[in-house]
Amino acid sequence: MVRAAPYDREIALDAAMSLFWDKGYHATSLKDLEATLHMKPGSIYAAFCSKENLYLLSLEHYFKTARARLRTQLQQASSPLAGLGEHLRSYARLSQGDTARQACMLTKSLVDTRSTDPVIAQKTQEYLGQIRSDFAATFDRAKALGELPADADSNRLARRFQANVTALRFELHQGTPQDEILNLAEDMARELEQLRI
Amino acid sequence: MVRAAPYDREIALDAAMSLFWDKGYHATSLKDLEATLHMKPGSIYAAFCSKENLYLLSLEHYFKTARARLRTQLQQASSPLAGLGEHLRSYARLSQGDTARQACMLTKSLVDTRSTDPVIAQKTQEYLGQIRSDFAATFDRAKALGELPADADSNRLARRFQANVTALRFELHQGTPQDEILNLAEDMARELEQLRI
DNA sequence: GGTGTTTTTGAGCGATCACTCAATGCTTTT
DNA sequence: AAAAGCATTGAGTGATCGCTCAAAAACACC
Repeated sequence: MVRAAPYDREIALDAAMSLFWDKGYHATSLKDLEATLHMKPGSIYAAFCSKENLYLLSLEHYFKTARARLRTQLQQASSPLAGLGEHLRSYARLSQGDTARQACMLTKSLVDTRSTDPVIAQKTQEYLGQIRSDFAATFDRAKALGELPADADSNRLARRFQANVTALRFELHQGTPQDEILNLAEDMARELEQLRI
Repeated sequence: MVRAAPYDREIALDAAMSLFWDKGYHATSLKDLEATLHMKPGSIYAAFCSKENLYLLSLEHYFKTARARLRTQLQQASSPLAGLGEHLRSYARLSQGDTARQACMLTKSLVDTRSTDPVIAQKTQEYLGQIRSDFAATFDRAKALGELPADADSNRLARRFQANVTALRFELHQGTPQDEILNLAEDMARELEQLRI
């Protein structure tokens, strides 16, 4: 059977992403991928070249999805700062079974590969940097709208904000009780909203 | 040659810890351990039973060292809150070559093993919990000394503080530029010190 | 329905994995 | 200095790793 290529490829990539996200690069074997993608080794290699390349494609897929979700969230908010606050609180509202209820895949990826796979590590840092620059742009918009003082340091705020998101999602990963997650997200969101003029 | 057992064992454990800390559980092979510990496979297994057990011992060694360092730091400070602030800033001052200039081993361990090795994951969470309870006890002392309001929620503050430490150390892991690390640590420390009555 | 092209298959490749154990030292006891 | 007691050795275990490729199956076109 010839696959309707782009469609099935997207499906397979999404499944690979979930598996890699959950188990990490080193702990995921080709056997695992064969079972999850419902593909034999030959097909996997015909379609994705290597385990490393499949991981890179999965990471890109994760990044694009995450960034799109973030941008939508920010656009729908009543203001830049409100959007960022809502972003934090939305993690705390993730339902128990949600696959996103764990650490950011980029965080996990960097921890997993920084000292063993420079190619993956570098791409991961690139993606983290791009998301951070989205945060910085949002702080810039807040300044332009008079929501933040004109002398606020957007890059510094973005770094701080990203650190908060990373930490919050690591708590999800840990399985911290829901009420403590809500408190933590609330603390972070309040701190952010106190910057408002 | 018969080893002076407890001494050499400590040396070996420290070397194993460094290696596991750097590469992670799954990416570290027995070959790597043989080279780092200067021991042949037979000796390693005679001394440590299994790779998993050696990892657990390394993790315990890390925990004990880290906890001791933290307690000394807190004792030497002029007040509980000052000690916690100093703890944050001390990470930012770590020299470029320092092996500690990366993510906390407990953080990395949980990311690496949560969905592949329940035994390790559980121990890791236990250690993280114990460190958090040290933080909570410090906030309690701050309350007793009148440094914090009597109705402050020590556990909530401890969770927030630990999240900050995790995030700050992840930035070290990422190789974020020194000046940005200093800013981030400063932001976190100031936020903490603003709790002071 | 025959032909040419493309895709899928899965047994099996060499390398490496975590790990074992009979043989070999070294040290202590006598 | 011989014997007994242990820690150390490293070649070798079966299993699994990421990956290949010749054969088979499924398709498109005429």
